[in-house]
Amino acid sequence: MALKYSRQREVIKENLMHREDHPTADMIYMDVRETFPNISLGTVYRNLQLLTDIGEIKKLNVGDGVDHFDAKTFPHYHFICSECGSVIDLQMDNIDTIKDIADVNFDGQIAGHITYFYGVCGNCCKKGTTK
Amino acid sequence: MALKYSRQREVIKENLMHREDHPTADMIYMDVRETFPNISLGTVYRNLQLLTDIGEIKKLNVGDGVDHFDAKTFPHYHFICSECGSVIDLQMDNIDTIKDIADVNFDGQIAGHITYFYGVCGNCCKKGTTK
DNA sequence: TATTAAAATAGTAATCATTCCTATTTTTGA
DNA sequence: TCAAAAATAGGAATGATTACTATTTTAATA
Repeated sequence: MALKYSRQREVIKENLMHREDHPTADMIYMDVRETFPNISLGTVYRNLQLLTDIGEIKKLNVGDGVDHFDAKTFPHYHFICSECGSVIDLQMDNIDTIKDIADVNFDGQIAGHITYFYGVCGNCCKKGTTK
Repeated sequence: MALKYSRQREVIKENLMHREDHPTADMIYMDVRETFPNISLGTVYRNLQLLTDIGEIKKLNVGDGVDHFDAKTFPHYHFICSECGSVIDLQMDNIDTIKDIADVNFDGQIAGHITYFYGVCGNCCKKGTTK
């Protein structure tokens, strides 16, 4: 299972690194296809999974039933707008306190946690969308 | 869209209320079918969605690609064991502090948050499973 | 109690994201 | 240059969930 270079994988990772919108596999596929017309959707999925496995990217479950991906692997949180569905990065200082709170009264080992904040994003607040 | 009683819906909710394992739609289907042999899987899905919409139950995204359900609607967190996949309730006192931490430097409105803790549960710790 | 419109159901087909399969192509070390 | 391992494209298969439809159930009213 030695890793071998592939242009497709490089293009996929480059694409993910240069965008801020936490795209799905299909969104990356659409984008990458413009420079790599014959790339297969399966290849996109396989490489996203591979990159996730070796820790170079992160997979997100934002609750819409589709996997999203993030090239930012350092600890940070995500905010999901319930109006427009966009996923926004949240920088937080006390990122460890959450785990500390939970450690009480639990006999297992807590390795980490995933937190998603939800609400209405700045853009949608301005628009005053009340569908 | 006035709600009408249905025995199926009652049985589904009863089943969910009397178990601790945060089951999937299919797990509930299997169980309910013993007392309701002709119930359809679609009916289970539809009622779980309906009960979620009216706030009587909660839908969980634990990251395994399948929706799980929880009859406990009061604020609490969940722990997901990465060994056995079981979902365990976590009672926490300072459940509001997390939101307060995030409110800084964000121009949208944070309505709430969902946190999943992961690690190895008490049972799997004892077994010393290191697959 | 009989009538009836709205809601719910069972059963099945359809959808959609994701994974699997296979013959062919690429990579890379010797 | 050669060959084995890895990766790919393209398409088929899977699995969870939703949609469709004819029939049944509920519940309000006469």
